[in-house]
Amino acid sequence: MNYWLMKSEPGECSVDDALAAPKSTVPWVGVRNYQARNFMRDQMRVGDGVLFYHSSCAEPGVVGVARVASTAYPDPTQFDRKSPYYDPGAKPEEPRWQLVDVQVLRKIPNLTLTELRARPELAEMLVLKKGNRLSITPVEAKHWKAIAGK
DNA sequence: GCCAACGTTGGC
DNA sequence: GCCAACGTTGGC
Repeated sequence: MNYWLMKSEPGECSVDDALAAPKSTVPWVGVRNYQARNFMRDQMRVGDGVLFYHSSCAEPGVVGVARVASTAYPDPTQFDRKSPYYDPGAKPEEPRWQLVDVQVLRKIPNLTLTELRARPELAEMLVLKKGNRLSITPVEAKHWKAIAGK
C-alpha cells in the first residue's frame, strides 16, 4: 500500500464538498500535469492512503484522511468544451488525462503548512520542498503515520 | 497582487 | 535538441 498527498483548492472541491458527495467520493478532475497523471495511472491502487490537502487558500494544510477508491480512468472534463479543464488536444479515442476517485474517510483538524514545516520529522516531505508545485506527491510511510496515525 | 519556481511550447 | 518566452502553481 502506498500513500499520497493530493492538493485541492477548497474553492473547487473542499474536504467538506467531498464528504457531502455520494459515498464521500469524488472524481479527482483537472490534473493537467504529466507527472501527477502518471502517479494516478501507474502507481495508485485502490485502498492507497491519501492526505487531502487544501491549497491556494487562506490556510493551506492537510484537512482530511482519504483513500484511493478506483483505478485510473479518463478524466471526462478533458472532452468538455465548457470545462475550464477542456483540452482540445485530447480525443475520446485517445485520452490524455486520467483520474482516480478519492473517498474521504475522516476530517482532521487543519494541519497547516506552517505546522507541517515546524515538525522536524516531516521536513523531508516532498510537499514542503522549495519550489514544489506538484498537485500529487507520494508520501513516505513514516510521514503518513506521523500525520494520519497507523 | 506579487513573484519564485517550474513545466510547456515553439522557433531555430 | 537547445533554450527563450510564456503560462501556471501556489504561498505569502
